[in-house]
Amino acid sequence: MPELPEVETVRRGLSPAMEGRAIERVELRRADLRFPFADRFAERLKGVRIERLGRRAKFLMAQLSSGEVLTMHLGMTGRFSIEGKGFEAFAHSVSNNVIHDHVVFHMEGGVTVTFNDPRRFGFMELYGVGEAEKSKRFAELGPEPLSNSFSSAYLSEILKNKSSPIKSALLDQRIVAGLGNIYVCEALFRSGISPVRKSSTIAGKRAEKLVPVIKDVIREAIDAGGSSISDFAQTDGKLGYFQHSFLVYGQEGKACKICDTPIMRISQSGRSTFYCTNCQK
DNA sequence: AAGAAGCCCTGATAGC
DNA sequence: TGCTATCAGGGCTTCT
Repeated sequence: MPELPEVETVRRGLSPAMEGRAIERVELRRADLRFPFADRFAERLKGVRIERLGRRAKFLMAQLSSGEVLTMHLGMTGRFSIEGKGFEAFAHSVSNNVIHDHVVFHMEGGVTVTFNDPRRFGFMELYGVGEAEKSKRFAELGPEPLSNSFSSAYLSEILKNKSSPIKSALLDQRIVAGLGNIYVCEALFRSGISPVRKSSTIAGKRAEKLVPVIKDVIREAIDAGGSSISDFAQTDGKLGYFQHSFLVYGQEGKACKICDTPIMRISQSGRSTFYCTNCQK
C-alpha cells in the first residue's frame, strides 16, 4: 500500500487518536512482524505520552514523553484503524481478517488504535533516547522529496556517476526517501523520461524537469488522500482517490493518454515498470 | 563496489 | 469447483 503520500495520509488520520494522548497499554499479539519487537516493547510504552506523531520517508515516528522514539512502517499491507469515543465514523469498516490484527494501542480516553498487516512486511522499532537520529536506518535516508534539499542540483550531483537505470535510482531510499513504484512510474511519464535511461544522463536538463514533477505528483497524491489499490484505506476506512489519476501505473496494454501507444510493462530489478515507449525517451 | 536477483509473507486474481 | 501460477504499493541480504 504505502508510499510517502499514503503514509502521510495515515499520519494525519492517526494524529487525533494518538498525538497528545498517553498509551495506557500495548497489546502485542505476536512476537514479531517483519522483525522481532524490541526488548520490553510493551512495557517501555506503557504510560508514556505521544508528544508528536511525525513522518520521515515511509516511516511514522512517534516522539514519546520518555524521550524514546517509536517508529512504524506499513510494509506492503499494513494499515491502522481507530475505534472509540469520538471516532465512531472510524469504525473498522474494512473487511480485514482479525487474525492479522497484530498490535493494539489502548490510548487514553478509551480510544484504541489497531495495526493490521496480513503480509507482515511492516515493522515497529523502539529507539532509546537519542538513538533514532544516530541509527544507520535514518542516517542513510536521502532527502524528503518535498524538502528544499531535494533540488535538481542535488539530484544531478548524486546521479552523475551512476550507471543504474533512473527507475532504480529513484526507488533507492538513500537518494530520495519516500518514493515507491507507483509514483516513480508516474513521475517519469510526466517528465517524458524513459525508466530504462541511465541515471548519469539525467544529470542537468532532465533533472531540472524531473524534480519539480516529482514534487507535483507527491503533493497531488497527498491532497487526494493517497492511492487506493486493492486495499489501502485511510484510518477512517475511506479510500484515497489518486489511483484515478494514474497515467501509466497498472495500465499495461491500454492506450497512452497522450499518443495512444499501448503502455508497456517491463521488469526492472524485480518490480514492474509501466511506461510509454513513445512519450518517454 | 555497484547493481541485480532472491527472499520474507499472505491474499487476490487469472487461467486452465 | 478447484487447482496452479503470477502478481502486489517495501526493503534487507546475498549473489555476480
